[in-house]
Amino acid sequence: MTVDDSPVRRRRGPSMADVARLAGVSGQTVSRVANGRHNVDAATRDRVLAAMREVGYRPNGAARALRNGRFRSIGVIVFELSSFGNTRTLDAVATAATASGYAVHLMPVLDATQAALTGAFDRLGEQAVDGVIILIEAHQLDEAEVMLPDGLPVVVVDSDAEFDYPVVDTDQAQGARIATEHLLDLGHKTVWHLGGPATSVAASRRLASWRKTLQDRGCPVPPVLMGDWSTESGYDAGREIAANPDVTAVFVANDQMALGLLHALHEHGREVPGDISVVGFDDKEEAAHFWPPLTTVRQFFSEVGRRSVDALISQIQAGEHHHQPVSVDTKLIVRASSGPPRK
Amino acid sequence: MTVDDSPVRRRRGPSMADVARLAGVSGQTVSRVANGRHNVDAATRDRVLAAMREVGYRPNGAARALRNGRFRSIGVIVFELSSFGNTRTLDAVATAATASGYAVHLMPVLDATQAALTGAFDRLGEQAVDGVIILIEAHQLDEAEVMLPDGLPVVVVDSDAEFDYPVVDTDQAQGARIATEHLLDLGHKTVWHLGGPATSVAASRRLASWRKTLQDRGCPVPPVLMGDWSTESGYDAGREIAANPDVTAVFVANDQMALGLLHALHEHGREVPGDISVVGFDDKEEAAHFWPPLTTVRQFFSEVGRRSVDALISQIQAGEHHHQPVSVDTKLIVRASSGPPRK
DNA sequence: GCCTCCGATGTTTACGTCAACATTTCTGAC
DNA sequence: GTCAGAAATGTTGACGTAAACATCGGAGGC
Repeated sequence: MTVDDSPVRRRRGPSMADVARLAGVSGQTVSRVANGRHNVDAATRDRVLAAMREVGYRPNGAARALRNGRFRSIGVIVFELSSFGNTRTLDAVATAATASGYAVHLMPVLDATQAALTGAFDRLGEQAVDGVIILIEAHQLDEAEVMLPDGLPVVVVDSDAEFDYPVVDTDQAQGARIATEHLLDLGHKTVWHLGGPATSVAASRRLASWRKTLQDRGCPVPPVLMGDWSTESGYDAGREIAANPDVTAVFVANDQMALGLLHALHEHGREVPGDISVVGFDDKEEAAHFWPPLTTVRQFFSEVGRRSVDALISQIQAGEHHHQPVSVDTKLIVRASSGPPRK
Repeated sequence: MTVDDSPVRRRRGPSMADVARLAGVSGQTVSRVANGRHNVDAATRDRVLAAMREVGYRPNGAARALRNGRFRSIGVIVFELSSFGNTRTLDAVATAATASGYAVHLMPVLDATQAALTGAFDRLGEQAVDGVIILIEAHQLDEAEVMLPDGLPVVVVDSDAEFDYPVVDTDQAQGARIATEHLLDLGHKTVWHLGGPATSVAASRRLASWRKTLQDRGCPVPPVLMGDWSTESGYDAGREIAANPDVTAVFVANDQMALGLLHALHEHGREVPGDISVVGFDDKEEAAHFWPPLTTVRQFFSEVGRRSVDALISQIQAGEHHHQPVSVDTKLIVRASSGPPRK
C-alpha cells in the first residue's frame, strides 16, 4: 500500500490553448467545438477540428471533472472478482456504463474483513466517481461502517435490502422455488438442498425459498448441507449424499457445486438421474455439457448489470432514488440430470 | 453512446479551504497534512485532522490529477470479460494495482471490430490513466491503428509481441509441449489437437508448439480440429473425434472445450482414458471435478497479472521499457483423464 | 439609413490542489 | 542579548476546462 512518489512526471499533452493558437481562435471556441455546441461557424469548426487532429488534442479528463464537478465515471466495488456471477454482472455493468458514456472504476475488496471494506469505501471518496455499484453478496456488508460521501448515489446488487440504497437483484426466491417444484413435480417425495455459504445473502434466500416450497407442499424438510460455492465443497457434500440411500433429488445452490456433486455420485456409482436427480443454479455455459447435462436455473446477469447501471445513472442525473427493489426473474432450464425417481 | 448532459450537478464536497478555515490555518498546511508531510507541528496537524474529520473532507482526485499531471490510475482494455483467463488475470491486475495505490479503469471493447478497438483507445486519451494494460488475445490487435497518446506506458498481455510494447505472457509453447509430451510418454503413437480460434495468439502458439513437439519426436501430425474456446464447440469437435477410431489421445487448447469433448465421448460410449486420453489447458477450478477429472496444464494467471502491473508501474515511474518479454511457466497437473493407450 | 436583435467569438474567472517561494517563529551558539 | 539557521506556516500562481459575461458584426424591420 506504500505509494512511491516518483519525481518523473508524465509529459502533458496538448491543451486547448495549443489548438486555439494553431487555429487562430480563442480557447473557448475550441471548447465549444470539443463539446459539440452548435453555435460555431462551420468554417471555424473545421479549422478547429483540423488543428485538433494536427496536434493530437485530447480533452483532459481531470480538468473537465474539476470544472464540472462530475467525472463521468462510476465505481464498482467487488469482492472476489473471479466468482462466477460477479464476473458476468461486472461484464454487463461495464458494457452498459460504457454505452452510456461512463467509465468504470474497479475497486476490489481484497478480503472480507471490516478493514478491507472500510478501506474500499474510503478510497471511494478520493476516487473520481459519480456513483457506486456494490457487488458484494455478503451479509456483513450492512454491518460495515459504510462511510460514503453524503449524496453519492449507490446501487446495491445481490445483497441485503437493509440499506437505504436502491437494490437490484435476481429473484432468488423465485428461482429456488421453480427448481424445487420441478423436482417435486417429477414425483420425488422431497428434495434435499446443498446450499451456499451462510455469509451469502443469495444463498440464504435460495435456502429459505427451498424450505418454504417444501413446507407449502407438505413435504418433509431434510437437513441442509452447506458448501462454499466451490466445486470442491460440492464434491465433499456429494460424498455424504452418495452414501445416503434416502436421497433421490438434490437442489444445489450453484452449478459449480453441482459439478462436484456429480463427480462424487459418479465415483460412488450412483446414477443421475436414475438414482438421484440434480438441479443447479446459474446456468453457466458449461452446465449444458456436464455429465449428464445439468438441469439448472438460469440467471440473467446481463439484465441485472444493465438495470443496475440504469438505476445508478438515473440517480446521478436526477437525484431520484427508486427504493423499489428491482427484481430479475430466472428461468428453469431442464436437461438430463433430473427425472422421475426410480420406482 | 449518446451522453445526456443533465443540468443537475453533484453537490461538491468540502475542500481544503473549508478545512483550513475551520482549523485556522492556510490551505497549504492542510495540503501538507493531507499528504503526510512531516514538516507540520504536531498540534497543528491534530487540529487539521480534527477539522478534516468534522467537515468530512476528501481530497479531490480530479484537482490532484490536474495539478500533478498524474492520475494514480491505470486502464485495462478487455475484450470479453467473461472469458475465463481474462477474468482471472483481471482479478490479479486489480489486486496488484490496488496494492500499489493505483486505481483500475476498466475499458471494455464491445466487439472485435476495428471501430470498437479504435474507440476504446480513443477514450483512453480522455480518461485519466497513467498507463494501460491490454488484455486482448487477438491477432488483429496489431493491425488496429493503435492511437495511444505518445509516451503513455503500455503493457500487452497474452498477445503478439509485434508491438513496440512490453509483453507479459504465459509460456504457451512450454505448456503445449509438456501436455503433448505427457501423452506421448504414456505410449500414444500420436496426439490429436483441438485448438482455439485462429484469431487468438495463445491458440496459435499452443498449436504451433504441439505440432513442433510431434515433429521433434517423429510422430505423425494429425489434422487439426478447431474450436472457439466454448464448451459447445468442444462438444461439436468431440462428436467427430468420437467417431474416429484412430484417435487415442487429444490435447485440447482449453478446459472448457475439453469438457464439451468429454460430454461427446460419454454420449458415444467412448471411455476416458481407456479409449481416449484427454488433456486440457488452464486448470480452472472445475477441472478437478470433471468426469473423469481432467489432466491439464495449469496457468498462473495471478502471476501474469501481478507481473503486468509491476512492468507497467515501473514504466510509469521510471520510463523504463523492459522489451524483454516476461514469460510465466505452466505446470502439468495429472489427473484421471489421461492414461496409456489400450493394448 | 438607423436601430434592434441575434449569432459568432473573445475575455475573465473559478474549480481544488500543491510546488515554489516568502515570511514568521523558534532554537541554540557565542 | 544577538544573530544564524532551521523549522513551521503563509502567499501566489498554474494545471486545463467551461460557464458567465462582454464584444463585435451583420441581418432585417421600420
